[in-house]
Amino acid sequence: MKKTSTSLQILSLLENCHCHLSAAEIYEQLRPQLPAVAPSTVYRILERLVHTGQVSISDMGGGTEVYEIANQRHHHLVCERCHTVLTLSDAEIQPLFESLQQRHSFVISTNHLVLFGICEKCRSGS
Amino acid sequence: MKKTSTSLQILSLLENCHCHLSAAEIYEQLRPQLPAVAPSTVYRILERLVHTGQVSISDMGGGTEVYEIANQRHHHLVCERCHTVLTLSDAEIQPLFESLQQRHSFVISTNHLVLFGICEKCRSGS
DNA sequence: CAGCAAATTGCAAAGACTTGCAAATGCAAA
DNA sequence: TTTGCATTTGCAAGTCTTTGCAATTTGCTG
Repeated sequence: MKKTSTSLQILSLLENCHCHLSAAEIYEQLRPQLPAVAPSTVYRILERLVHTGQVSISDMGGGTEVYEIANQRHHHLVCERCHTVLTLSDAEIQPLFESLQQRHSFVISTNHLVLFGICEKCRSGS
Repeated sequence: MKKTSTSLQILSLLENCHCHLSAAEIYEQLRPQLPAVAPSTVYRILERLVHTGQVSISDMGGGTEVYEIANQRHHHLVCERCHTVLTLSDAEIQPLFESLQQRHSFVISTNHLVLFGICEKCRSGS
């Protein structure tokens, strides 16, 4: 993969953000520095970064996909009612993945699992 | 939820199919019987069926979401290379969900997990 | 079975990506 | 440094899906 200024900026944007950003948000944050960049370019760079494993893409229930730097494997529980996001360490999921991999001779590449449900606050509150 | 002829037909279509169908495929299969139905109606009915738990929606890696009747809880392993789909019984996943629910006081509603990776054949073949 | 409120639908427009293609750019060999 | 080619980009057009809104249909109630 070539190092173009646009892809480097997107990567550093994600590295510094430590949060989930949508393609549209990334595009907006990029415009001040790179006014001429096209939305399709942003989508394509993100696609490439996902493909090379530098960035993870996931549907967090917000209606559009969000991107995040892929440095530390982790997973999430997302409340469907209040949209609170709990973060799970990889250690909580890894044992399951191991056993599935062995049982089915399958190498799992999913590295950012998102599970939906209802958090404690919403459950007791309603 | 009201029982309209269109929603009943979509439900019976999914019941008889026992497979994953995209919204576009459902729309196409519906047209011979209901020529006047609008695509937006199909999307909205599917959304409702998902919301009421009668149908599950998932991204199986095919580029568009697919729908399936939600009668028996199960999960999938999808090969990213050859797109083979392995089916997992709920029993293989349920213990993890239980422990996550207890540990985080969170009720998981995700009922159709899809994990991506590489199947045995593709791994040995390449 | 008539009257109604709420749910559902069609249509058209908007939104979120995706794709084809020619021009521009990055990288490496000369 | 220059050249050559594969990769990347912008643009415009194309998909797939969602949404606003007015018209229609459905399931009560009386």
